[in-house]
Amino acid sequence: MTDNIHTSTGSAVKMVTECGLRPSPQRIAVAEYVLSHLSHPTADEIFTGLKERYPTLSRTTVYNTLHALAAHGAVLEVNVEPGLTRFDGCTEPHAHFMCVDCSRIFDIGMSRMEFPQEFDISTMQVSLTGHCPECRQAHRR
Amino acid sequence: MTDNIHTSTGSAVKMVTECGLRPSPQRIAVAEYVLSHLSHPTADEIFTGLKERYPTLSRTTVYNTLHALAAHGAVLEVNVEPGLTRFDGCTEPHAHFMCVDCSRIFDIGMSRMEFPQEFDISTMQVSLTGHCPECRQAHRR
DNA sequence: TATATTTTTGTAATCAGTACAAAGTTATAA
DNA sequence: TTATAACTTTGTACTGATTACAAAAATATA
Repeated sequence: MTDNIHTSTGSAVKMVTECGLRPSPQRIAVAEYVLSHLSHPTADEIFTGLKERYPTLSRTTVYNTLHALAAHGAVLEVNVEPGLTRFDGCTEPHAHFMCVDCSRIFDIGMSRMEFPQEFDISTMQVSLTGHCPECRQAHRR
Repeated sequence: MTDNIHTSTGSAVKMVTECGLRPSPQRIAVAEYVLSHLSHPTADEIFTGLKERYPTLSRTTVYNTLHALAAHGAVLEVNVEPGLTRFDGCTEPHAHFMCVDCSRIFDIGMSRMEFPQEFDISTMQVSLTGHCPECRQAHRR
């Protein structure tokens, strides 16, 4: 759960290039931020966090980069809070637990759906995306 | 998955009163809509759907009612699509599958996490809310 | 170097959702 | 009843996240 501040730039560059994007400083910075801050930041938190070191950075670039990374599955969009998209650099299958008091979002492993007992779960939502039977057939998948 | 147009008004009234709300025509209409349209409508879709029959209905009333119902667990907020809250009158534990082609959202049972094979699952997100260990201890829960 | 391509930036626009106060309803008390 | 209080609805204005878009900047190619 602790953010790893010392993620190597290498993996960020790799992530960007593997998504078919040129490894520009801004894109590397965004990828690096997401990889090193596993606290599920919003696009705006990422923007603010990078603004000091990259004063000319624009919000649009952050959004564009995040969407491109998410489209390639390199980063996950987390929709726990209504109306707010958060981003997760950890792409291993896991659940997100949001505390209704402090609003923090915790990662929780979910092997065999046995959730840790310390967490007092009141609501649960499983969201899947993919191709439905009709669309699957339409595309002969 | 087919919407049941003929949901009795009775259960809608019951739902509203059980949430501690006065059963006003507007509130009953919203509850009835959610119960009879299990296609995960947005607040705006509910508003538009009811506007014809209730011409003076305001969006704010729809939002207020939905939030009150959701706060009491009578209705579920579904956050599959980023930036858009949908509502679900079915409160049985189940998963939501969104087709990336047609954008429809399907209900999927999840007993023992065995999802139906017809659906071609590409991403999965489990979201839980509740009280984290710290907040739990702070409130001696 | 000149030119084409890509990327970034900044502003304006959009859109879901919220705040809030006035107007309308319903309930309660005299 | 009538007056008064409590609640509900409405409509408008506002907020805040996200998107659209075109100009400017950077990078690659000829």
